[in-house]
Amino acid sequence: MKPTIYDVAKEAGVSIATVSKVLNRVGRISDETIKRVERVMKELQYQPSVVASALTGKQTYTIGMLLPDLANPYFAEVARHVEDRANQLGYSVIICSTDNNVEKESNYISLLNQKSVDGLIIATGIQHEQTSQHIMKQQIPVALFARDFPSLVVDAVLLDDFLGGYQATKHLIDLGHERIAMIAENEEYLSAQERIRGYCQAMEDAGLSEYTRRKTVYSFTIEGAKQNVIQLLDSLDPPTAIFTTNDILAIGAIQAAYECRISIPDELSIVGFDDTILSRIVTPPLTSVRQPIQEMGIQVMDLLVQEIEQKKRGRRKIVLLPELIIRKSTGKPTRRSRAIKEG
Amino acid sequence: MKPTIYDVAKEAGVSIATVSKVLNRVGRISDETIKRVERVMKELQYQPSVVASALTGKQTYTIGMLLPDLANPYFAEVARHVEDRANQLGYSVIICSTDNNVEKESNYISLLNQKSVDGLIIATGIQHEQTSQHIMKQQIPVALFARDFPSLVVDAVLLDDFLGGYQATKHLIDLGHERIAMIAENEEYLSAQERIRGYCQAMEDAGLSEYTRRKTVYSFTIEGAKQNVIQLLDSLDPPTAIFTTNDILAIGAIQAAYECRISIPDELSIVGFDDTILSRIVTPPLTSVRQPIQEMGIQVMDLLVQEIEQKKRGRRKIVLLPELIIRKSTGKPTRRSRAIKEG
DNA sequence: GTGAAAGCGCTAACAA
DNA sequence: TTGTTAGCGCTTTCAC
Repeated sequence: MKPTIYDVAKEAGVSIATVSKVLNRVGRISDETIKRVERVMKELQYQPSVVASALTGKQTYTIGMLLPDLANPYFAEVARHVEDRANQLGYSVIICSTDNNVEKESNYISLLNQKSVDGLIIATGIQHEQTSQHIMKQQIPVALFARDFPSLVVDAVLLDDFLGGYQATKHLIDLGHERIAMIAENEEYLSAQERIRGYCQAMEDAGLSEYTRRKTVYSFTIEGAKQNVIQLLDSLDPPTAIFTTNDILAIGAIQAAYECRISIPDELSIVGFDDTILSRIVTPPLTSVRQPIQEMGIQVMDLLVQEIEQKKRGRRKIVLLPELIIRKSTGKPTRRSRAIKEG
Repeated sequence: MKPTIYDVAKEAGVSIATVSKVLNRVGRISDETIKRVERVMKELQYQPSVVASALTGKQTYTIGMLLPDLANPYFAEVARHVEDRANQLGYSVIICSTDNNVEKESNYISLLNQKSVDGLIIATGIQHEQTSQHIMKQQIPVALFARDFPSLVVDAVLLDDFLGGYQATKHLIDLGHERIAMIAENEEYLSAQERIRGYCQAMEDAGLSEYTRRKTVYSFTIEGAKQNVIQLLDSLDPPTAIFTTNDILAIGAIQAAYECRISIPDELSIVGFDDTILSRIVTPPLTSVRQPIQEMGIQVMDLLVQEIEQKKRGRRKIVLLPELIIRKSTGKPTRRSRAIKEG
């Protein structure tokens, strides 16, 4: 059996109270006793049970993290950074992939509650009223990652998605593009909406909004985006550039271009969003709007831990700024690509 | 405060023992009482504390999973499938990225032990003697994922890596390639060694091993692989095909070809390994040796749970078979690519 | 400085 | 069929 606090106490010739005190560095214990107890703990390879300590009102030092799908490279990266920060702060994280499914969300929240996690990080997508109700009921600290549930009084770390959309589009406009189409993911996401808004604003500021009205498409998968882009490229006034609200859709656009034998960036420029590992892997490397994922992971974990340890409920919002990473998928529109219009 | 078993007992007019019994469906309780207790539990929204129940000798229904890096798409996918299966079986999983660092491994193992996890899944890379010692000390069920630590008496789910390497290389040989180079990751990994062995065997079986001796290169990163491939392509008898021991390295090879303006698969065929999401995303889509990751995740979790619940230590090995997924990155060698030799 | 003892929420004999 | 009670390993008053 694993040694308990009793074993240590007996071996060191003190009471368990004393052992507990040296363990937690509280109360006043003589240096001598501390030394002795610590030596015994080492000898016995004693590891205090966090289960037992949690039962007496202390924390479990475990948090839950809800996200749509861990297999998605973006969320994997998010999880990695959150985990790193958690580990630095002495916490472990239980990761839960919800597939944006209300029922799974609910089940996971109950489960995590039964396990007495100290807090929750929520990066799951759609705002389910039911889920947020469920969360409020459990009196557990929560921090939101890159989402805002207006109905919840909780801390959140956000990205300025509007700015990201604007930057991406502005970059294309500055290069000289005028026919800039957009492929967007699910409109329900607040962050997607903001990215779209950024795109629209940039187009409007440049007096180009007429084009956007006809060339905005929604897709959810690589394949969907690919098909949509093939159609776009096949239309009468095909775009010379495309802005997509995430890297996955951008990949679809790249594949479409490849299939149509349209070269990137010579005939078509593409800008993605999120700057996931995918953007560095595709050919050509993708220009993408970078989220400071690591920084966001640190911030969200810090917010949560502050809530947990200082027990102060918050509605703090931390908004971080995106950064456009320019790679090889964007360039000036060439005569050839412009020519398509007249052709 | 959250309701406890006492609240339920009081409200239902029974003892806590009775509540506990209906909770765990043990003993003989009248239907009537069961109904009443269950109604009260619902009314109070009672959730039994797994912390308390774990303290009385029951399980925590939480397992730990050690892997090198969650941000790596391959491991993210592995983690997702393991998590899914765990959830089905009533377990949660704490994911720990070790970066293949001995110290981190040790720390995580201690931590998980303090948290009384029911078991460990280890997918971390290098076989640290220290780590395995550490594991054996804690008397905790362990299952290995795609690794084998010969020094540990534990269950493992493995891939037939040798076969995978053989299949990939055979595919290239069957297409007519003779100058097939290999880019391998760290030789220390047993699985990498096996993949290499498969490649060598296939080359030997085809009487081609002379070439392999000169064209085997080791890289760890995309960039490293890229540089290595650029050199290979620049040599006197450049390969017409390349086998890489993982998809990441294959991506490096693709980028090298792109940079050297060598077209794939016309002038150069490439086969990757793992069939991660990356293989479907690059252009052209990558021919790759598929690991049945989902099946492996299910199996490893099942092995672990059997160990946990039936408390039987095992040394069972389950070996699953790889499958070559042929995409667009491989084709027959053309006259042009052959010509390079004479050129 | 140190220890005795109560209690955290639950389980599992053992009684009744 | 139901209840009493002694732990599980630890923390935390409160005495000494």
